[in-house]
Amino acid sequence: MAEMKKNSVRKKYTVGVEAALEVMGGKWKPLIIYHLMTGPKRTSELRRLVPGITQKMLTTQLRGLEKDEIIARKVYKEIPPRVEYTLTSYGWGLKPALDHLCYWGEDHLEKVHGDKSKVLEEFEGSTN
Amino acid sequence: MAEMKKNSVRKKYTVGVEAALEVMGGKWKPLIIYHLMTGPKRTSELRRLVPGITQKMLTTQLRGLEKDEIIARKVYKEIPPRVEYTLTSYGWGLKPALDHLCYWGEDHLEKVHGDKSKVLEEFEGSTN
DNA sequence: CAGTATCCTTTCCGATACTG
DNA sequence: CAGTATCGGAAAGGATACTG
Repeated sequence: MAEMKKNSVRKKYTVGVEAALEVMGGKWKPLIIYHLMTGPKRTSELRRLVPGITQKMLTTQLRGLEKDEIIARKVYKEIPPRVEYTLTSYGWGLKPALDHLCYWGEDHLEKVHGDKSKVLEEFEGSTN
Repeated sequence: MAEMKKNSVRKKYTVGVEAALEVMGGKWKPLIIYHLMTGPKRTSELRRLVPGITQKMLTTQLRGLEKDEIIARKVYKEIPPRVEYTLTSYGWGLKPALDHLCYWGEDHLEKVHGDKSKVLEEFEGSTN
């Protein structure tokens, strides 16, 4: 394994980034993860918290995150049904990466728009 | 601007992440950025370094990165034509975020596959 | 060599209707 | 309430041919 290192160092870097992006990249996953960072949420809460997402997309993304053990899904056998999602400790490990992305992205928005509050307003106003 | 903070903190976070992902996310951009971190490259070099990418995709991604001022494009008026791409200092600002993603992604691969060399082999062997 | 244009396939994703 | 199934449009992306 050691003897391939010289050749695979550059690959390791990008493979790592790509693996991470598969897990937490995309349009919805960062938002979902973020909301779970503020505490466990049930399905209907997430649907409200993530504006514009459809039931289908929400389920799809949650299944993906669950498969990668970023989140845990807990089903309460009640009527009506009740499902709660929580970040796993493994999922919390994404926080530093997300923080850096956020930090850079904020700077970027400021650079691009000069005034980032405008962008925020647009975002908050998105009714979809 | 301060008085909107309580309401926009959670938004800012995700808007930042999403802005960053738009700029450096996706299938090809991290790889391209990474290779430019090892020095300026001309088009044909990048095409070789990024296995599986088509001319079209390479151009598209490079244009996107150039637009966001992550990279700079320098054209030498020679025959045959010669174009060189370099990371801007702004683009270098992505390094910490990419490093974190890489770090987490590596851990993730190890966790998922136990032995990550297998994944690397698969990646290196991708001929497309 | 670098880039553009065209065509065509695949994937993503929203809308809707339905089940336990 | 939570989730599944199906359909169709839109967008991403690959193959190929072509231009300066």
